[in-house]
Amino acid sequence: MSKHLIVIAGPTGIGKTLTGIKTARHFNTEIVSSDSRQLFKELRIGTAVPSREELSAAKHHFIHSHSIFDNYNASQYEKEAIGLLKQLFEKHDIVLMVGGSMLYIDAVCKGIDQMPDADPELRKNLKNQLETEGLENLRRQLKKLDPKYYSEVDLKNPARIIHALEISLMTGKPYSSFRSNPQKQRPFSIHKIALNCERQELHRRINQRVDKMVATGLEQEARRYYKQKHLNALNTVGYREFFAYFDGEISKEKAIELIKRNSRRYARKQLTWFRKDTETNWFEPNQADEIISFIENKTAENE
RNA sequence: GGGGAGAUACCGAAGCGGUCAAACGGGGCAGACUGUAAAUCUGUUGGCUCAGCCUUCGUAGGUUCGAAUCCUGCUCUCCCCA
Repeated sequence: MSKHLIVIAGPTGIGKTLTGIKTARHFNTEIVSSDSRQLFKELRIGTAVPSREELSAAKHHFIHSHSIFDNYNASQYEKEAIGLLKQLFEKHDIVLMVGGSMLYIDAVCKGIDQMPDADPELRKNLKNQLETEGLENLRRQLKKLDPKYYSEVDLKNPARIIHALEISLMTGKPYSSFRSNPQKQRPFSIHKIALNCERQELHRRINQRVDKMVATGLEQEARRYYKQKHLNALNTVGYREFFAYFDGEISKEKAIELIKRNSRRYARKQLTWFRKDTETNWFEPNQADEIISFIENKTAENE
């Protein structure tokens, strides 16, 4: 019997959780979340984690499984998720992966290259250099250390340049030498589904959900972690805007408005990513039945 | 009823005779992406048969070689006085 990973992706607020649960129940299987923020146990309202009822309706993994104080990243997720999937496939022929974190999904479906974690001190140092000496200075260093990558990167993107420098400096080898564009073979077949609907409707859902988050105490949740605002886990839509409000930079109304806007933009970015993946099969959020029969067909084909 | 200010592209807002399809901001749209990824960055935003052409700056006329810019009527909005 062959094994199948069903990926259910889509933009934020589209209804992945509900569709995932319905599907999981139908196939009597479990859900591996691919959401880079719902895995932090401290975060609840702003990340729209599944409710207690939803969690008990289907077994979920990678929900509230880690802490914002851990330094988590896509590579760790790859390792842990692949390990978990191995276990789950001992019990199930079909397993669901539900979530919208594009890079995390790709880490599992395609794999990412092995390289060291960035040293926090070094990163701080490089960020500092960016502030004081500017991007041009970092570019010059990269040109020297890794001319190949220098010729490929977006030279206006500090995050990319800093990361390449980190790896190059830490290992003494050019960053590009680690990049092999892997297509790792997995011991299961992968079927990708993405949810989408009319843009106007998506925006309506997103705005509405943000209002609900605010009504159920997002401000207090953000306040609780205000001191930890420098943590990467909290560089997250819904929290960063409230931090700016706490810092007195913007009004509360402005913060809420920005949360909505940034969520809309995030959704658009997700759609761009999923659209680029030609393996994506598109459905509407209310097409759970169609999705189920799609999965039945797909998994039967490979018997 | 009297006086004043104003109507600019999706929204806000510059422009005040040619170099204006119209600065700038917001919003939107599109794209890039392998360890920060809910991150970081880029492009685009009147229409088209697109290095050119066509229709736009409340509306109808007028002045001018030439108008978003000047003049007149009309409509609407805001403010002040009654």
